[in-house]
Amino acid sequence: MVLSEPAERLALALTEGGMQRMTARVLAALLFTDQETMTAGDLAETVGTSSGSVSAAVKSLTGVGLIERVPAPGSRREHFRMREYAWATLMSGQNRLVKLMMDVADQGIAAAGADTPGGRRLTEMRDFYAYLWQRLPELIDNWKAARAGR
Amino acid sequence: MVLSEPAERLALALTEGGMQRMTARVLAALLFTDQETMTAGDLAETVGTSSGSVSAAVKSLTGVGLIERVPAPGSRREHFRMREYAWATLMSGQNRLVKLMMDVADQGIAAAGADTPGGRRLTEMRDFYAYLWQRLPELIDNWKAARAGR
DNA sequence: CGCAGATTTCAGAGATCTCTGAAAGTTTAG
DNA sequence: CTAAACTTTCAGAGATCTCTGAAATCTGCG
Repeated sequence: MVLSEPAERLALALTEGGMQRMTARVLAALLFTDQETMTAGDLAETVGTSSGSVSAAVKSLTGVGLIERVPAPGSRREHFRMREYAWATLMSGQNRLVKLMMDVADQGIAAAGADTPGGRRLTEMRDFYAYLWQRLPELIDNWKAARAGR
Repeated sequence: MVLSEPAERLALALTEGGMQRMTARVLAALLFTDQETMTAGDLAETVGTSSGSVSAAVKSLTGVGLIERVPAPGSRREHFRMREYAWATLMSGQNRLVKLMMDVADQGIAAAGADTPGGRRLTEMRDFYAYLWQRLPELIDNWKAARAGR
Protein backbone atom coordinates (compact mmCIF):
# COMPACT_ATOMS: atom_id res chain seq x y z
CA MET A 1 0.00 0.00 0.00
CA VAL A 2 1.29 3.40 -0.92
CA LEU A 3 0.02 6.97 -0.69
CA SER A 4 -2.04 8.02 -3.69
CA GLU A 5 -1.04 11.00 -5.72
CA PRO A 6 -3.91 13.18 -4.45
CA ALA A 7 -2.93 12.22 -0.89
CA GLU A 8 0.64 13.33 -1.54
CA ARG A 9 -0.63 16.56 -2.98
CA LEU A 10 -2.70 17.18 0.12
CA ALA A 11 0.28 16.44 2.35
CA LEU A 12 2.29 18.97 0.39
CA ALA A 13 -0.39 21.60 0.98
CA LEU A 14 -0.27 20.92 4.71
CA THR A 15 3.49 21.24 4.58
CA GLU A 16 3.15 24.67 3.01
CA GLY A 17 1.00 25.56 5.95
CA GLY A 18 3.86 24.72 8.28
CA MET A 19 3.33 21.05 9.11
CA GLN A 20 6.30 18.67 9.00
CA ARG A 21 6.49 16.57 5.88
CA MET A 22 6.15 13.15 7.46
CA THR A 23 3.50 14.33 9.86
CA ALA A 24 1.50 15.67 6.94
CA ARG A 25 1.87 12.41 5.03
CA VAL A 26 0.69 10.38 8.00
CA LEU A 27 -2.34 12.63 8.35
CA ALA A 28 -3.05 12.28 4.64
CA ALA A 29 -2.91 8.50 5.00
CA LEU A 30 -5.49 8.59 7.79
CA LEU A 31 -7.65 10.94 5.77
CA PHE A 32 -7.66 8.92 2.56
CA THR A 33 -7.84 5.38 3.91
CA ASP A 34 -10.97 3.33 3.44
CA GLN A 35 -10.46 1.70 6.82
CA GLU A 36 -12.07 3.01 9.96
CA THR A 37 -8.75 3.13 11.82
CA MET A 38 -5.09 2.42 11.07
CA THR A 39 -2.32 0.99 13.22
CA ALA A 40 1.17 2.41 13.42
CA GLY A 41 2.29 -0.49 11.25
CA ASP A 42 -0.34 0.32 8.61
CA LEU A 43 0.83 3.91 8.59
CA ALA A 44 4.50 3.02 8.25
CA GLU A 45 3.72 0.76 5.33
CA THR A 46 1.39 3.20 3.59
CA VAL A 47 3.60 6.21 4.00
CA GLY A 48 6.74 4.22 3.33
CA THR A 49 8.71 5.38 6.30
CA SER A 50 10.34 4.15 9.47
CA SER A 51 8.53 3.26 12.66
CA GLY A 52 10.36 6.09 14.37
CA SER A 53 8.96 8.68 12.01
CA VAL A 54 5.44 7.32 12.45
CA SER A 55 5.82 7.46 16.20
CA ALA A 56 6.90 11.10 16.07
CA ALA A 57 4.10 11.98 13.66
CA VAL A 58 1.27 10.43 15.66
CA LYS A 59 2.64 12.02 18.80
CA SER A 60 2.51 15.43 17.19
CA LEU A 61 -0.90 14.90 15.56
CA THR A 62 -2.37 13.62 18.80
CA GLY A 63 -0.91 16.57 20.63
CA VAL A 64 -2.66 19.16 18.49
CA GLY A 65 -5.89 17.21 18.52
CA LEU A 66 -6.07 16.19 14.88
CA ILE A 67 -6.13 12.44 15.47
CA GLU A 68 -6.92 10.19 18.41
CA ARG A 69 -5.95 6.79 19.72
CA VAL A 70 -8.83 4.37 19.46
CA PRO A 71 -9.23 1.68 22.09
CA ALA A 72 -8.86 -1.65 20.35
CA PRO A 73 -9.88 -4.50 22.63
CA GLY A 74 -8.21 -7.75 21.86
CA SER A 75 -5.38 -6.15 19.93
CA ARG A 76 -2.04 -5.29 21.27
CA ARG A 77 -1.56 -2.61 18.66
CA GLU A 78 -2.57 1.01 18.84
CA HIS A 79 -5.26 2.19 16.48
CA PHE A 80 -5.59 5.77 15.21
CA ARG A 81 -8.18 7.76 13.36
CA MET A 82 -8.91 11.39 12.55
CA ARG A 83 -10.93 13.25 15.15
CA GLU A 84 -14.17 14.94 14.45
CA TYR A 85 -13.76 18.67 13.80
CA ALA A 86 -10.08 18.10 13.11
CA TRP A 87 -9.90 20.99 10.67
CA ALA A 88 -11.68 23.40 12.96
CA THR A 89 -9.25 22.33 15.67
CA LEU A 90 -6.29 22.98 13.41
CA MET A 91 -7.62 26.45 12.70
CA SER A 92 -8.17 27.13 16.39
CA GLY A 93 -4.56 26.24 17.00
CA GLN A 94 -3.50 28.98 14.62
CA ASN A 95 -5.29 31.35 16.90
CA ARG A 96 -2.45 31.00 19.37
CA LEU A 97 -0.32 32.86 16.85
CA VAL A 98 -2.88 35.63 16.59
CA LYS A 99 -2.71 36.07 20.34
CA LEU A 100 1.06 36.11 20.22
CA MET A 101 1.06 38.87 17.61
CA MET A 102 -1.33 40.88 19.73
CA ASP A 103 0.90 40.46 22.75
CA VAL A 104 4.18 41.41 21.11
CA ALA A 105 2.51 44.47 19.62
CA ASP A 106 1.32 45.47 23.08
CA GLN A 107 4.79 45.05 24.49
CA GLY A 108 6.11 47.19 21.68
CA ILE A 109 3.64 49.97 22.43
CA ALA A 110 4.60 49.88 26.08
CA ALA A 111 8.27 50.17 25.15
CA ALA A 112 8.04 52.76 22.40
CA GLY A 113 5.25 54.92 23.77
CA ALA A 114 1.87 55.19 22.07
CA ASP A 115 2.58 58.67 20.85
CA THR A 116 5.56 57.93 18.66
CA PRO A 117 5.53 56.99 14.96
CA GLY A 118 6.46 53.44 15.94
CA GLY A 119 3.81 53.36 18.63
CA ARG A 120 1.14 54.38 16.13
CA ARG A 121 2.13 51.61 13.73
CA LEU A 122 2.12 49.12 16.57
CA THR A 123 -1.31 50.29 17.67
CA GLU A 124 -2.73 49.58 14.23
CA MET A 125 -1.16 46.14 14.40
CA ARG A 126 -2.46 45.42 17.88
CA ASP A 127 -5.98 46.53 16.96
CA PHE A 128 -6.06 44.31 13.91
CA TYR A 129 -4.98 41.20 15.78
CA ALA A 130 -7.31 42.00 18.67
CA TYR A 131 -10.11 42.07 16.13
CA LEU A 132 -9.12 38.67 14.76
CA TRP A 133 -8.68 37.29 18.26
CA GLN A 134 -12.29 38.15 18.91
CA ARG A 135 -13.75 37.10 15.58
CA LEU A 136 -11.98 33.90 14.61
CA PRO A 137 -13.35 31.83 17.51
CA GLU A 138 -16.86 33.05 16.67
CA LEU A 139 -16.33 32.02 13.08
CA ILE A 140 -15.24 28.53 14.07
CA ASP A 141 -18.02 28.11 16.59
CA ASN A 142 -20.55 29.09 13.97
CA TRP A 143 -19.18 26.40 11.70
CA LYS A 144 -19.44 23.78 14.39
CA ALA A 145 -22.98 24.83 15.23
CA ALA A 146 -24.04 24.75 11.58
CA ARG A 147 -22.50 21.33 11.14
CA ALA A 148 -24.02 19.89 14.30
CA GLY A 149 -27.43 21.13 13.21
CA ARG A 150 -27.55 19.09 10.05
CA MET B 1 21.45 51.68 15.93
CA VAL B 2 20.26 48.23 16.83
CA LEU B 3 16.93 46.42 17.07
CA SER B 4 15.25 46.82 20.45
CA GLU B 5 14.34 43.80 22.47
CA PRO B 6 10.58 44.15 21.84
CA ALA B 7 11.34 44.45 18.14
CA GLU B 8 13.33 41.23 18.23
CA ARG B 9 10.49 39.55 20.06
CA LEU B 10 8.04 40.68 17.40
CA ALA B 11 10.35 39.40 14.68
CA LEU B 12 10.44 36.05 16.43
CA ALA B 13 6.65 35.89 16.46
CA LEU B 14 6.56 36.57 12.73
CA THR B 15 9.12 33.83 12.24
CA GLU B 16 6.86 31.40 14.06
CA GLY B 17 4.19 32.35 11.58
CA GLY B 18 6.44 31.23 8.76
CA MET B 19 8.35 34.36 7.79
CA GLN B 20 12.10 34.18 7.25
CA ARG B 21 14.18 35.40 10.15
CA MET B 22 15.94 38.28 8.41
CA THR B 23 12.79 39.31 6.59
CA ALA B 24 10.95 39.45 9.89
CA ARG B 25 13.70 41.51 11.51
CA VAL B 26 13.69 44.00 8.64
CA LEU B 27 9.93 44.35 8.97
CA ALA B 28 10.28 44.85 12.71
CA ALA B 29 12.82 47.60 12.09
CA LEU B 30 10.39 49.41 9.79
CA LEU B 31 7.61 48.97 12.30
CA PHE B 32 9.49 50.27 15.32
CA THR B 33 11.49 53.11 13.78
CA ASP B 34 10.64 56.69 14.62
CA GLN B 35 11.52 57.80 11.11
CA GLU B 36 8.93 58.09 8.39
CA THR B 37 10.95 55.90 6.03
CA MET B 38 14.22 53.96 6.09
CA THR B 39 16.84 53.33 3.43
CA ALA B 40 18.42 49.97 2.72
CA GLY B 41 21.51 51.27 4.47
CA ASP B 42 19.52 52.22 7.57
CA LEU B 43 17.99 48.77 7.61
CA ALA B 44 21.31 46.98 7.26
CA GLU B 45 22.74 48.99 10.13
CA THR B 46 19.72 48.60 12.39
CA VAL B 47 19.27 44.91 11.80
CA GLY B 48 23.00 44.28 11.79
CA THR B 49 23.16 42.29 8.60
CA SER B 50 24.62 42.36 5.12
CA SER B 51 23.34 44.42 2.24
CA GLY B 52 22.51 41.22 0.43
CA SER B 53 20.16 40.06 3.16
CA VAL B 54 18.42 43.42 3.24
CA SER B 55 17.96 43.31 -0.48
CA ALA B 56 16.36 39.88 -0.32
CA ALA B 57 14.15 40.92 2.59
CA VAL B 58 12.77 44.08 1.01
CA LYS B 59 12.17 42.19 -2.21
CA SER B 60 10.10 39.64 -0.37
CA LEU B 61 8.24 42.17 1.77
CA THR B 62 7.47 44.32 -1.24
CA GLY B 63 6.27 41.24 -3.10
CA VAL B 64 3.65 40.35 -0.52
CA GLY B 65 2.57 43.95 -0.12
CA LEU B 66 3.72 44.60 3.44
CA ILE B 67 6.07 47.47 2.61
CA GLU B 68 6.49 49.86 -0.29
CA ARG B 69 9.22 51.83 -1.98
CA VAL B 70 8.78 55.53 -1.40
CA PRO B 71 9.84 57.95 -4.10
CA ALA B 72 12.60 60.10 -2.65
CA PRO B 73 13.38 63.00 -4.95
CA GLY B 74 16.90 64.26 -4.70
CA SER B 75 18.21 61.10 -3.12
CA ARG B 76 19.90 58.30 -4.89
CA ARG B 77 18.86 55.79 -2.29
CA GLU B 78 15.67 53.80 -2.09
CA HIS B 79 13.32 54.59 0.79
CA PHE B 80 10.93 52.07 2.31
CA ARG B 81 8.03 52.16 4.72
CA MET B 82 5.22 49.91 5.87
CA ARG B 83 2.10 50.04 3.77
CA GLU B 84 -1.28 50.88 5.13
CA TYR B 85 -3.34 47.80 5.92
CA ALA B 86 -0.17 45.73 5.95
CA TRP B 87 -1.54 43.27 8.49
CA ALA B 88 -4.82 42.83 6.71
CA THR B 89 -2.81 42.19 3.55
CA LEU B 90 -0.71 39.59 5.32
CA MET B 91 -3.86 37.84 6.45
CA SER B 92 -5.34 37.96 2.97
CA GLY B 93 -2.21 36.26 1.70
CA GLN B 94 -2.88 33.34 4.02
CA ASN B 95 -6.14 32.93 2.26
CA ARG B 96 -4.26 31.47 -0.67
CA LEU B 97 -3.52 28.51 1.57
CA VAL B 98 -7.18 28.11 2.44
CA LYS B 99 -7.99 27.93 -1.25
CA LEU B 100 -5.24 25.38 -1.77
CA MET B 101 -6.63 23.16 0.98
CA MET B 102 -10.07 23.39 -0.57
CA ASP B 103 -8.67 22.42 -3.95
CA VAL B 104 -6.63 19.42 -2.81
CA ALA B 105 -9.64 18.15 -0.86
CA ASP B 106 -11.74 18.42 -4.00
CA GLN B 107 -9.17 16.53 -6.01
CA GLY B 108 -9.17 13.86 -3.33
CA ILE B 109 -12.94 13.48 -3.47
CA ALA B 110 -12.78 13.15 -7.22
CA ALA B 111 -10.15 10.45 -6.93
CA ALA B 112 -11.58 8.49 -4.01
CA GLY B 113 -15.28 8.82 -4.74
CA ALA B 114 -17.62 10.76 -2.47
CA ASP B 115 -19.19 7.58 -1.19
CA THR B 116 -16.18 6.01 0.44
CA PRO B 117 -14.95 6.51 4.01
CA GLY B 118 -12.08 8.60 2.67
CA GLY B 119 -14.43 10.58 0.46
CA ARG B 120 -16.62 11.43 3.43
CA ARG B 121 -13.66 12.69 5.45
CA LEU B 122 -12.49 14.73 2.50
CA THR B 123 -15.94 16.22 2.08
CA GLU B 124 -15.93 17.46 5.65
CA MET B 125 -12.53 19.00 5.00
CA ARG B 126 -13.60 20.61 1.75
CA ASP B 127 -16.74 22.07 3.32
CA PHE B 128 -14.79 23.58 6.19
CA TYR B 129 -12.27 25.29 3.96
CA ALA B 130 -14.98 26.44 1.56
CA TYR B 131 -16.65 28.10 4.55
CA LEU B 132 -13.42 29.87 5.49
CA TRP B 133 -12.79 30.84 1.90
CA GLN B 134 -16.09 32.62 1.92
CA ARG B 135 -15.91 34.16 5.38
CA LEU B 136 -12.32 35.31 5.80
CA PRO B 137 -12.45 37.95 3.04
CA GLU B 138 -15.66 39.31 4.57
CA LEU B 139 -13.96 39.52 7.94
CA ILE B 140 -11.03 41.46 6.54
CA ASP B 141 -13.21 43.78 4.51
CA ASN B 142 -15.25 44.55 7.60
CA TRP B 143 -12.09 45.49 9.41
CA LYS B 144 -10.99 47.79 6.65
CA ALA B 145 -14.40 49.41 6.51
CA ALA B 146 -14.50 49.94 10.27
CA ARG B 147 -11.02 51.43 10.20
CA ALA B 148 -11.72 53.74 7.27
CA GLY B 149 -14.86 54.98 8.98
CA ARG B 150 -13.09 56.35 12.03
C1' DC C 1 7.27 -14.43 35.36
C1' DG C 2 9.10 -14.53 30.80
C1' DC C 3 8.51 -13.93 26.02
C1' DA C 4 6.92 -12.00 21.60
C1' DG C 5 5.12 -8.32 19.32
C1' DA C 6 4.70 -3.47 19.18
C1' DT C 7 6.18 1.22 20.17
C1' DT C 8 9.29 4.89 21.58
C1' DT C 9 13.69 7.10 21.97
C1' DC C 10 17.80 9.00 20.25
C1' DA C 11 22.31 9.72 18.03
C1' DG C 12 24.16 10.58 13.83
C1' DA C 13 23.81 10.91 8.52
C1' DG C 14 21.93 13.44 5.12
C1' DA C 15 19.22 17.02 3.17
C1' DT C 16 17.71 21.65 3.23
C1' DC C 17 17.70 26.35 4.24
C1' DT C 18 19.86 30.83 5.38
C1' DC C 19 23.33 34.23 5.39
C1' DT C 20 27.42 36.46 3.93
C1' DG C 21 30.48 38.99 1.10
C1' DA C 22 32.33 39.99 -3.14
C1' DA C 23 31.47 40.90 -7.90
C1' DA C 24 28.33 42.73 -11.23
C1' DG C 25 24.83 45.91 -12.29
C1' DT C 26 22.28 50.34 -11.91
C1' DT C 27 21.41 55.16 -11.23
C1' DT C 28 22.28 59.97 -10.84
C1' DA C 29 25.33 63.99 -10.32
C1' DG C 30 28.64 66.54 -12.52
C1' DC D 1 30.30 60.34 -20.71
C1' DT D 2 32.51 59.16 -16.30
C1' DA D 3 32.66 58.34 -11.66
C1' DA D 4 30.78 57.57 -7.25
C1' DA D 5 27.18 55.81 -4.51
C1' DC D 6 24.06 52.50 -3.94
C1' DT D 7 21.68 48.02 -4.90
C1' DT D 8 21.22 43.33 -6.57
C1' DT D 9 22.82 38.78 -7.59
C1' DC D 10 24.87 34.49 -6.50
C1' DA D 11 28.04 30.82 -5.06
C1' DG D 12 29.58 28.63 -1.21
C1' DA D 13 30.10 28.26 4.10
C1' DG D 14 27.67 27.38 7.94
C1' DA D 15 23.64 26.44 10.60
C1' DT D 16 19.45 24.02 11.12
C1' DC D 17 16.12 20.63 10.46
C1' DT D 18 14.49 15.93 9.28
C1' DC D 19 14.71 11.10 8.86
C1' DT D 20 16.45 6.59 9.70
C1' DG D 21 17.45 2.44 12.10
C1' DA D 22 18.91 0.14 15.97
C1' DA D 23 18.57 -0.25 20.88
C1' DA D 24 15.68 0.32 24.80
C1' DT D 25 11.19 0.17 26.64
C1' DC D 26 6.57 -1.18 27.08
C1' DT D 27 2.39 -4.31 26.91
C1' DG D 28 -0.30 -8.14 27.55
C1' DC D 29 -0.66 -13.14 26.81
C1' DG D 30 0.51 -17.82 28.13
